Amino acid sequence: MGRPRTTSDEAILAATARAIGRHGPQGLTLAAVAGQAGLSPATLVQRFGSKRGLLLAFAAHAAHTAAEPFERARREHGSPLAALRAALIGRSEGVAIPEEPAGSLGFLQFDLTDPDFRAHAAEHARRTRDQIAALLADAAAAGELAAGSEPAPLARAVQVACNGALILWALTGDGPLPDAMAAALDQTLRPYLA
Amino acid sequence: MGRPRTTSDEAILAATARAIGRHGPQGLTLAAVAGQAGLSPATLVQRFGSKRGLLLAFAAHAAHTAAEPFERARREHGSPLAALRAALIGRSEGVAIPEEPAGSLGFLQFDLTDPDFRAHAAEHARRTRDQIAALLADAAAAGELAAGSEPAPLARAVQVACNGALILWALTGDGPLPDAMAAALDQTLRPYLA
DNA sequence: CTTTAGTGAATGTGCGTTTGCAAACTAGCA
DNA sequence: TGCTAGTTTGCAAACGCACATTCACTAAAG
Repeated sequence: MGRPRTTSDEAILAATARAIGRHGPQGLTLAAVAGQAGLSPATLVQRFGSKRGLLLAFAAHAAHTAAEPFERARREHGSPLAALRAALIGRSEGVAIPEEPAGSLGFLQFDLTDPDFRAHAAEHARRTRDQIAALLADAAAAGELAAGSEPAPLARAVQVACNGALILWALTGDGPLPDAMAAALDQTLRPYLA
Repeated sequence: MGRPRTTSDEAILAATARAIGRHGPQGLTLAAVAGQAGLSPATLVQRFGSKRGLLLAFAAHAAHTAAEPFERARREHGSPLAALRAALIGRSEGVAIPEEPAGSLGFLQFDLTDPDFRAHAAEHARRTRDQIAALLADAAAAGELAAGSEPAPLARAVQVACNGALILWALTGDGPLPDAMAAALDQTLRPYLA
């Protein structure tokens, strides 16, 4: 019983992602998230206990769903390398980088001194690397990569390249982000292609 | 005439770098910088006009001196590739990553929506890439790189890899930062070594 | 004695949090 | 089909705190 919620937790977390991507570090305020979610700041506090609770919930959700774009890309693409491209660059369904600004970059907005935030960030990175490594192993098995290439260090290199391209784009902002990501990914993989 | 300053602007900017590296985004307060510099917050405002002025001066100084570690490493190393390693990893004088947390990463603490901060960040990135490209060209001329390798995209790849390694280290925090940086740099350059 | 550096205290404000209350819905009851 | 009690949601206003900024003053130099 009781009054039903007008906005689900998921929707609030999506609004949090939007607020993180839109405003900078000091613009990440309860009022901004509340505005995105169509609620009042007080309601957010009631639902998540505190601002820290809200951000922690967002970080946990982001870490927990880090594998999602990879699984979707795996379903929608035959070639493992094409799936990897789609998942990392975010053009899987024609939408350019839907949640990227709130992805790896978003974690930098948090207080990484806090062990809880750090744990979620590390889990997000670990899950992402596992997904990359799995797709690279599939690509090697499918003969898309050179025979001698080891997947583990290559997966780390791919993850490093994508994060680096994201950062550089955020700092300089020249050209579309998908282009920068694609260039970094191609440059990393080219020497190892079959 | 008049009383001489007890602390130079350079020293204050160095204290700012220390504060940026030590505390997170929300810990970057005037009191924190003042504590590092041995001054009071009011003095910082008097000297730089405002908190924004202080951070802007820091960003401009960081962008302006981005080439310094490269020039020093160039002097201290015979091989261009060794100089590149030293400059990027920061082990030039045996000190591990002296100012790295306040380098590329530090710019992410700023409000990149602000055109002034963004301009300084872009200049810092551009100068760093130019230095990398110059050292790579020297390496190619010295026969340390394969003949067919073009320096421009490789320089971008090296910059991307270093920034990515920095980010991933900040997020996960596993192992020493110099090791992660060295691994990323080696992985990027290996296919192009002579 | 003028000029500049530095500071402690006062001020204003932005923002996270608390609180009291109104709205919305269900369940039970007649 | 009404009516009421109970429960949960959402909000506006009040509160408190942290922090940037201002100001009046002292200290140190020429």
